[in-house]
Amino acid sequence: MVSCSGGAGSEGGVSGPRGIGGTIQSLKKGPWTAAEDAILIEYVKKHGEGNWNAVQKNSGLMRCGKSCRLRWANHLRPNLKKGSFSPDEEKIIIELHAKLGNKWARMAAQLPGRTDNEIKNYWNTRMKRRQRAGLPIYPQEIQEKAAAAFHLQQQHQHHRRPQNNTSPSLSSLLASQNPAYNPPVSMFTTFNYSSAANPLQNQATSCYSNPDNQFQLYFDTNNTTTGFSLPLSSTHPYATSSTSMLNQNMQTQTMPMPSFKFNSGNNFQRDMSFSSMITGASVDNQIDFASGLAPELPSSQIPPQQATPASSGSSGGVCAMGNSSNTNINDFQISPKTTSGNSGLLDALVQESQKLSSNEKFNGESFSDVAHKGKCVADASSGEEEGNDGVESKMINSGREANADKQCDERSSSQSSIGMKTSNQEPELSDEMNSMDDDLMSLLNNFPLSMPLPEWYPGTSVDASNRPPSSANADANQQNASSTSAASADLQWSLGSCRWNNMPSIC
DNA sequence: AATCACGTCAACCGCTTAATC
DNA sequence: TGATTAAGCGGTTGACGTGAT
Repeated sequence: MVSCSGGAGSEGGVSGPRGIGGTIQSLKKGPWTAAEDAILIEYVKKHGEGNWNAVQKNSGLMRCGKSCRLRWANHLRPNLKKGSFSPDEEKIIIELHAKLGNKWARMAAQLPGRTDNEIKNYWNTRMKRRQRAGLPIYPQEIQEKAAAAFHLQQQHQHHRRPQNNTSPSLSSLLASQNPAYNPPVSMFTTFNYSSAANPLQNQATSCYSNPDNQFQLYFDTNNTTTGFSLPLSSTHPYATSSTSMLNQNMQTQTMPMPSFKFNSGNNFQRDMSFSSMITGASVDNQIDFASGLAPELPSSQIPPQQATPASSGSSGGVCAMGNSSNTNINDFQISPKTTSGNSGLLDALVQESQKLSSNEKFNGESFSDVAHKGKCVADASSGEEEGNDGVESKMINSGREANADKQCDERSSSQSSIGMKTSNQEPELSDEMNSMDDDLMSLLNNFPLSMPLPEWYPGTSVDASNRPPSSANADANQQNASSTSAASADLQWSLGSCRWNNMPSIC
């Protein structure tokens, strides 16, 4: 494969044929000149697009095919729009990003005349601006739209399919609000989980999630957007190591990550941040189950004490798996070999969980064991847990009541578990989710149950000041962004706990 | 006027995916 | 079916312009 990368050529400079013999020819790099543009345009006129590697041979242009293609695609091809984005375009970009994440090319396909590079640059600068201004990543408008549309559609579905526990895709919601927006496919999957945001209300909360896990939206049954923006994907801009903005955004704009709780019936409370699993956040080849957020920090932003997963867990982070015992969070330093991307993370998780499950400090009971032992274990759990702590009990009760209308077997169905599918999902999405189901089931089959609870977690003895900064910020932002502002900080922090059979889909 | 910080943009780079043999 | 090649994609970098100090 011909490659432009590496090797000679320097600093935007021109490096022509080298050596007298001319045996080594390096390609020019850096900005294109008008003359080069003209050559390329002429070439494309003659030969058409494609076969870019032939450009150099046939035209004498000292540019690699890759470079030619980029130049053509981004600057020379006809019908390119130049100039700043119109308000409509900006709106579409935001909506598309909410749906697709950093799929710039796919976004560009929805914006005629715009290139992926343009959109990417726009988004990144926009993110910087919003970060600096302390604004949410996605405007309130987008959230409200989705919430409103969700309400309508939910009502509609309730009449038509009262048993259907699924929610409309955000893309369809957005489309319903914006006729100009015509997404290629519905990319959202949905799930519901019992809300612990406000145990007093016992309201079911729905959550949107797109298959890339780039963000999620939470709604309670009053159609209040109770939470928003949950970057979960390693490919998401806010989850990239180089994009430092992610941290502030996550900390200031996001809800606490949803966690799911496992009740084994023997005094174990398993609560772990699903997002912390998904974000994976391989930094220094470590997965931090405990922090969720900290691993995404660029190294320069990671406080020394948070630089390692173990320590970050105790000092901050969204949520951590754990029980209510005094087990030290440091017991859960997990350092699998990872790859970027969810699947790699899952592999690593499975791998590591296998190790951990064989460790004698765990009781050896796996998630799936629990799952199979009692589908209704949460409902069946007795007061022995309630002595544990009030908050967690409330959370459990909240979920219990919120799901009172559902049967146990219904909740334990594949649809209500990880990778829940909707009946109208696109095949490709279903495939992805099937695959993810397998991965996750493998994970669950091997995952140890005995997890330490971070000190800041509600119900533990540590005061709220030890909670991660993100929670405080999220609380503050939550009050701005939703009508659930009355909820206490602790209660908000506990939002998202859900039972295993109602946990968020990852797909 | 010099310097710095910041924003914008174009291009590069490495990786993945698709197509072809 | 596997290897090779081409194309595409997304993250990152660096140059340049502009405004503030």
